[in-house]
Amino acid sequence: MGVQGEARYRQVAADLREAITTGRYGSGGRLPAEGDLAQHYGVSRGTVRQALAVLRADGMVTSRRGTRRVVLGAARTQSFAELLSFTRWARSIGEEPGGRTVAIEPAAGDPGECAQLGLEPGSTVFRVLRLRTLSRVPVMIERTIYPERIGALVHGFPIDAVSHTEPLEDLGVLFTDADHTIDQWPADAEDARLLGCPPGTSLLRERRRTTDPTGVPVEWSQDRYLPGTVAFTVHNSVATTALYRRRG
Amino acid sequence: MGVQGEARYRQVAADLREAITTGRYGSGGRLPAEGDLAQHYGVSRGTVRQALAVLRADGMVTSRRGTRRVVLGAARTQSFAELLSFTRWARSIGEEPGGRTVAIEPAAGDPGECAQLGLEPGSTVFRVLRLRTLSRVPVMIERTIYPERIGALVHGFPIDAVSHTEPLEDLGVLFTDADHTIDQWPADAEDARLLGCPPGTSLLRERRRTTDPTGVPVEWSQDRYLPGTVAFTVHNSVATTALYRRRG
DNA sequence: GTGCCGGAGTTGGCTGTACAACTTGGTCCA
DNA sequence: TGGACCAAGTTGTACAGCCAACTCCGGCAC
Repeated sequence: MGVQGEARYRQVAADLREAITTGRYGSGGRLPAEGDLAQHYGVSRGTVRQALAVLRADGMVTSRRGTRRVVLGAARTQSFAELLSFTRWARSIGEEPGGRTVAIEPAAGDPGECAQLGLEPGSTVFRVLRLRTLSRVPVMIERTIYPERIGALVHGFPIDAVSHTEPLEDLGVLFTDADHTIDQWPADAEDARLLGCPPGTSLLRERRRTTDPTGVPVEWSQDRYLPGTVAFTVHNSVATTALYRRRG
Repeated sequence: MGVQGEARYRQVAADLREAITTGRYGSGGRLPAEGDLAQHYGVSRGTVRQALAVLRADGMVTSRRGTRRVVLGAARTQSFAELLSFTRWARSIGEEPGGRTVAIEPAAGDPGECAQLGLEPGSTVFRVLRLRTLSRVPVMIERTIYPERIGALVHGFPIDAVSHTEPLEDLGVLFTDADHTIDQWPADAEDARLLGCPPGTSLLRERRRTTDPTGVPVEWSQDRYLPGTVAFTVHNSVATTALYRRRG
């Protein structure tokens, strides 16, 4: 049923997810009681609850005291890795990702950059500017600021490297948490030239700060997408909320 | 420490949240071990772990096997209610919300609308168009589709009712889960007239489908914000992902 | 100095139990 | 007919315990 070596509750969650996705329980239907599921999978009720918490967070099932869980439908959530990496995301939807490094250089970070990366003002950072494509069509401009430690590694990558995230992970850099802010921003002259749109065109902007498990920022990125190329979806519920709306 | 009658783990979570927000542990610092926290609060380790799971989902702390938890910083997450309701959100940031119903009418839903609300094609729905303001300045156009059952209630609300969500809740309508999709969309003639911007202006669009605990859709809303008025923030991690990026 | 190794400390995973809070459906009574 | 009430079923909360997997640091050998 599940992958050997993975936690039992993840195997159960994966099996339930597949059962829901293939419609075995039907959208709007009820899931079996936790006790029945526990017996069926040969695990304790606690383990089943752990599995169901995963599906709950993905928005696949509801849960309410006193009544059986309701199936909401197949979830549309991606793994953390697919969200972080344009390359992985593109591949997961069957597109051919591309990347071209336009500029990469060390510099003294401005106060805002250093604050985002948790560095002393004036610390050295690496500024990377890349043009990202899907099937060779430009869709996004990526401006990433790395702390010196990481940037030095990126500096060694080939100019036409498709992915930066993957080789960084191979080098032992861990990405575990990210904050994304989504709004829109007009294209500046550089954006316009690289994306092939008129200056001032409103672009969908995603700013992202990524940290490693010790809480140290490893990346501060600003991605600008051409209109109509991407949309972002978030699920939340009374049980778990990770979404925030603020004044722009 | 906490509110009487609330679950113990929520009280512990609230106390830890406050401790982190007020800087008692310092950003980047370490949390005490689960066992120590359990002893301090006089609860079992399981309860402490439940509390920490809440903070983990909010992006306030990391967690990794083998080492103590790291404090990431004060979270910026809002309650589900504040996300759902423009009115509640505005009040929570100290702004004065306003709403004016421009149009409300029953109609035969088109196939897309009925699909979103889980209704038979051609079922009766209520289309509501509202202009939302902050401190009397127009910032957003809200187009909401309600199923007949809910729409009939909304039809009775005053035209200048600030909130629709709150009176619906008072009438026993429960909102528990929502899927948000964020992208941009050009202002049509109506948007432009109401918001006072040129037609074709790129607006930040949030589409939202909300369901009750039994999985029945209660609302399908499309909100269009003037540029620069709002931004959306999402936190996710390897542990919990509720965010999705898709082709627009 | 450098690198290997081991042990203490810590979180992840799983089990089992017990009770509380809530939903639901049916029964009974006015 | 309608409403109050009860009982069964189900999830939420909490406790206690055990072991595995992992991190981290210090000691030790080279």
